[in-house]
Amino acid sequence: MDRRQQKTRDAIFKAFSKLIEQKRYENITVQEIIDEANIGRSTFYAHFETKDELLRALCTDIFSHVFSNELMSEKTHDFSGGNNGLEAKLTHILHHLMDSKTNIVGILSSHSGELFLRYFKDYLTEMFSKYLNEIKMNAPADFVLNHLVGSFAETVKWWIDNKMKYTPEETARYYIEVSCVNRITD
Amino acid sequence: MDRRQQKTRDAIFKAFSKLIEQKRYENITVQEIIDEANIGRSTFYAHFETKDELLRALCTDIFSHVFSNELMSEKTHDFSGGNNGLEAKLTHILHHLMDSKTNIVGILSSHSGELFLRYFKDYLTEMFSKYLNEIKMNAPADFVLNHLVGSFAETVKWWIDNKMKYTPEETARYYIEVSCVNRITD
DNA sequence: AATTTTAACGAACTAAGTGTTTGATAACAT
DNA sequence: ATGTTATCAAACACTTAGTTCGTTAAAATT
Repeated sequence: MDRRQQKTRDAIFKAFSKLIEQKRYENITVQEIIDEANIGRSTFYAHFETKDELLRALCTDIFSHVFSNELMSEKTHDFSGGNNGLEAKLTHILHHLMDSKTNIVGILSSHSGELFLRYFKDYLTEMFSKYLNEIKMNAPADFVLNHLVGSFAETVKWWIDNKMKYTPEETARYYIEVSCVNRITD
Repeated sequence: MDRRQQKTRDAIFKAFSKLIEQKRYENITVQEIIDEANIGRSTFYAHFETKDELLRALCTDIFSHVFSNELMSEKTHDFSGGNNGLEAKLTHILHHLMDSKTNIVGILSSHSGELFLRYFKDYLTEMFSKYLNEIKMNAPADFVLNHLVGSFAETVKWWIDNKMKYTPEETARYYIEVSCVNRITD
């Protein structure tokens, strides 16, 4: 990739991230991004067709870090405790959100969350689905999977909105406790 | 209320509901609403300051029907089964969504869902909170409440996105089954 | 080092939408 | 019958999105 392209792309990402901390996605204009990134108008449109596509690209960038290959690897057959069990993975995700350089929290808590959450849920779905065949409930598997993913995403949003008043460890434990996966392991 | 006002308000609501079935909220312009409702531009702004306020008003209208006084009344101390237990209430809500004249489904499944869902969750929170003190989990009450509300809202969205392939009765039962309230009543 | 390719620039432009103001008209309430 | 008020159309100022194009400069290629 051309060095100039890379520099421009970085500048746009950086400007966009900064802006998204300050105001909600909907109210950010392309003009503001351009000014903040200090690039030409036509340059922006040479990189991204729309603002939505920019957000999409940023999400992809971010999540490829949060959901590492290790995290997405096959489960180690335990839900709670353990080194690489579900609870540990969830804890890892929460830590990552808390510590991340790019302001994931700002994005997630912003109104732009919808698009962002869609990507988040896609990754979560992939992760949770590996645990699915061990969960025997009187409910269809697709229902259970959606419930697990949806409620964890809601939990994360709530956790962030409440200034992360519980630690990642606590939050993950509460989730496991309340979630239906809890009922198989006792 | 002036008959003219009422007529105009109805026309706007009707036009807006029709449009929201066809396209996502973000892409609906005030101009389109005006054209569809066949009213003057200044008339629209005499009624609603912004498009968001229009959506808010519509939501309030709709939910005051879905969440009837009876539904919000004190719980009758059973979670499942029963005439007025939690499961029955959830079933009632799902039925209402399915049968409603105004296209609630279109609104909920649309991208405009965020604002809409906020209102939905507010009502749900009020309803669920009445059951809360009976749920003893190793997790804080506010965490549990958010989990119940969030996961039910997610369930409804999923149910709609999947063309309501399960009946309201089934869906409510699955929810109770997977949810943590299930663990107190057996 | 010379040449070719390509990214960035800026300025101007079209198109579309937002929200406001105005004075006239007609429906409504008293 | 009189006063009030909702609606209307038309024009207005303003903002934003996205495109176009000729120019400049940086990068890749030879």
